[in-house]
Amino acid sequence: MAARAKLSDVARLAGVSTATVSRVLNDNDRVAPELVERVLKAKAELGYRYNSLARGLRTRANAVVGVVIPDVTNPFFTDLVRGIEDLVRENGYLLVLCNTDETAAKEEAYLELLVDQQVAGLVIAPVRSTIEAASFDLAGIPVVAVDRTMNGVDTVTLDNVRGAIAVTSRLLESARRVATITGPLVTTTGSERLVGYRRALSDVGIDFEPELFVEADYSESGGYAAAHRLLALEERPEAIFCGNHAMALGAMRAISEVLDDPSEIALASFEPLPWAADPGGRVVTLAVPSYELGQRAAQMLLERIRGFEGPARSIVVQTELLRTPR
Amino acid sequence: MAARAKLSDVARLAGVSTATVSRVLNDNDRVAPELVERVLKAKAELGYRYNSLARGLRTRANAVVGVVIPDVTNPFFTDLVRGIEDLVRENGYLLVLCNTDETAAKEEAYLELLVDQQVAGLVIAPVRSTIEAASFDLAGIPVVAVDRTMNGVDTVTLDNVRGAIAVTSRLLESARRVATITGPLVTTTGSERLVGYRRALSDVGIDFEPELFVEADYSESGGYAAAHRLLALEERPEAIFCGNHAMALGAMRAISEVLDDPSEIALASFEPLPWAADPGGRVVTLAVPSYELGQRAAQMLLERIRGFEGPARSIVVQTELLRTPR
DNA sequence: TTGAAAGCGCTAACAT
DNA sequence: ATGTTAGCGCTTTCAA
Repeated sequence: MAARAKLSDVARLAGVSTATVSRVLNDNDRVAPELVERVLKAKAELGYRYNSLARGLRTRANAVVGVVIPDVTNPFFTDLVRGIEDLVRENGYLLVLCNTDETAAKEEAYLELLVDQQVAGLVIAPVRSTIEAASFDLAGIPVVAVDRTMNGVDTVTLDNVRGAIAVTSRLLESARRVATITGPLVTTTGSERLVGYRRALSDVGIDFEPELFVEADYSESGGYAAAHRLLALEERPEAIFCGNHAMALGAMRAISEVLDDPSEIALASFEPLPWAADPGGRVVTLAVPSYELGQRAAQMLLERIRGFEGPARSIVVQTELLRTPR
Repeated sequence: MAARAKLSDVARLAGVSTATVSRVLNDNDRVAPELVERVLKAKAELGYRYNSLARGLRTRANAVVGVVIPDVTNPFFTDLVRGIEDLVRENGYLLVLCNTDETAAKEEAYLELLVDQQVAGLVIAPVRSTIEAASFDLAGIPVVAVDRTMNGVDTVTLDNVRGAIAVTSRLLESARRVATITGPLVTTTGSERLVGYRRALSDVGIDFEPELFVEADYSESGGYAAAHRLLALEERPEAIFCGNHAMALGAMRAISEVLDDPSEIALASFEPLPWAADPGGRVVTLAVPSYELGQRAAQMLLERIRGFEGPARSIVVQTELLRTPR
């Protein structure tokens, strides 16, 4: 393991100054073709790789993009991250993935670490929508909020209200007593999907019944517990709309424990379910373009990193009803 | 967004030298308690946070640990990563997650980026077991291989042979024609699980039939295609042992397309399946302690980072049969 | 025990 | 067009 060659080694071997080498490597200014060649050759010969810490120290920006999401095990987020990753990597950035587990404390800790690392930018699906860019002193680091909004920064979100209306309305076609299990209402996805649910009810003249609404935490076990609560009601719901995929799976488990024929209760999920969990396609779900969401967010972030200074923009992406319960 | 305070700002405010501040912050040497207090106060007042790039440049090590895995969407790996993350974060390191998508080219690209970042250490589940630490010049960066082995570095793996024997033997209790869909044989998990499968067969005096073995790529679609191939055989298998969870789900989908009664073919998976995919618990699987695997790997890595120099160690973790087909 | 000063490897003025 | 040089913010000798 020979000591790693540095810029000055390349310069010496090529018989030029370090500045010239730096120029060649960053293809900024024009350098005489002959020198370019010599530098490139020396670089190859020494197997030179630049030290990104040194570069980052100098340029005050590390070629790293941070991604902060609440749950790496949720396919919605893994797809979304893939969307970010693909675009960001093409542009020479490394992606740092941080998992907040839906807890504010972890989120804060990660944000500090990322700022310490001088990351070039940040994509975040914040634990609480009330979080503000200024509040943790992002020190001029561009931020894009994805899936969940945040004040003062670019955002890419789903049209949660419309999506929830679509899903709930579908359930209402064959049921009257429709319950909902939402994510935390401090998240925009949680509260907006609840709004959609309520609007769908009122559209068909049904009153909102508090007992048919349970706030959970987007986890499988949360959905499971919430569903059990709904199933224990005097008058059982005929259908349950779950705010995400994990809670729908939890609800499914609870239902199959309580009912002999689980199909008696119609189920819906804002996010799609894996085929194996619902081979019959009975569960009403939305097609959510998570990969695209990630790409859009990455796109906006790259623009900011490159210096775009305009006011905060926001993109709302539509979903569409995916499966039809028969 | 005030400019970020730096070490010299803290030093000035505290009326000491930068060296003293540095000492206080790294609690290395002994500094007079009074000075310590002054420094800490100044630090708090300015909201000082160190610049890890500058520190890394100086100490030639970034407080970042890289984790390179083939598939972030696989629950086995996400749990494993959680095991690494928890331990590593407790020790002040940031975790960089890289997804190789089971392709050698991406893996190589990420490894270079990580080396450029001067990461303190690396945990990797390599795409090919033939990869060697030296081959990509890890420049003295500690490496631990997890799940899949690699030459010359610490490794933490599952006992793939025994696990595969256990699963296959269970299938053989009620079937004679047992097929297998393995992962890529260039991975140790792929080849070792195949070895276990063959050994279980020979243990009960059944010859290995090449047509009952298909090599796939650990993906859902790979398992799906492989299963279709097996189902198209003149003489269909009575059971299929899949090398991982995704392929088992794919196989399940294929089976349900071809057979009216999917339960005619017994299914097994090396990795456990989500409850929703197999509510009846019919699929034979192993409990794989992925979180623990991650913790062990992180443990070894931290030891190496702290300077442990001994020869490469290897830990083999046992699995156990999880569900019983009834 | 504390401070002064020399770099870590790179980029970006400023000269030439 | 190329080279010289001064830092980026930190840690770590070396002196005091």
